[in-house]
Amino acid sequence: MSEMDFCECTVIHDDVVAGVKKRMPDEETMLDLADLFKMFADSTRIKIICALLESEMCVCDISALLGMTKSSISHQLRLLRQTKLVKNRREGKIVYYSLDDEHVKDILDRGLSHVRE
Amino acid sequence: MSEMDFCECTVIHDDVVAGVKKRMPDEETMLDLADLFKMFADSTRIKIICALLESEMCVCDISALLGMTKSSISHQLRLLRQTKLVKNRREGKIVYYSLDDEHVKDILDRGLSHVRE
DNA sequence: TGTACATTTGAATATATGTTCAACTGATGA
DNA sequence: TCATCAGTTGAACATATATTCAAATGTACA
Repeated sequence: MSEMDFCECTVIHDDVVAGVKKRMPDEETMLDLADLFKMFADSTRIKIICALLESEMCVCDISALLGMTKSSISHQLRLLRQTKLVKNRREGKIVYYSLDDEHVKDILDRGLSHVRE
Repeated sequence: MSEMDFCECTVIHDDVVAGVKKRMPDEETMLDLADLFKMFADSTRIKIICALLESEMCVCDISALLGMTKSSISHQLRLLRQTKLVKNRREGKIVYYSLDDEHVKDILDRGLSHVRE
């Protein structure tokens, strides 16, 4: 911020400013929110989520289904796990992934409504 | 894709694969969807959207409200406009921005529900 | 016409991100 | 024990992205 520009136009009123500051989530929540939406901001990850909406799957299956390397899928699954959107369980050699959030489908559907207009 | 790995584990059944392929949006829709969510994947843009949820505002006001340069706000508004999330109208020197989509608040709220758990 | 202000724009910069590759871990079973 | 397969990991690479800066528009008004 080299520029300190409180303008003179000041269209908005004090109550509007107060309203925004009251309803605007705090900085940390903002960053968390951005991190969450980042998970939906890549088509590979959306495809993975779409696949898991259908059924629990192993890395191998997702990889074959999307026609991508197991490595890249694994990297993306790690991110999805960190954001608590998917969970996994191991059964012998195989690691099963599944969705870990009720809101995922909702968020995706809202996005689709916008895109399909 | 140097690796062509249809695995032997093949946990999922044919009907699952069929279901995914049936319900999975096509490639172009996927990219549009990712582009939409990219707009929510940055805290500056989320703040702008939050501000506009309260009221129509000019660039100057948003800039002052968020404590960021008019230039950076303008760049972000351009992206939001391209994705049809905001619209603008000019009145003399001043350009007013407002939300241009009913789903914006919904998407944001779903995201908040996830983050606040 | 000239100044002031609101906004936009493009280039430059630093940083973040997705995929690949090669090497690794961990479990199975011959 | 050794080979094999599922999955993970970290470094390297190319690409995308956010902000800054300086310069350019466009409008109002003296």
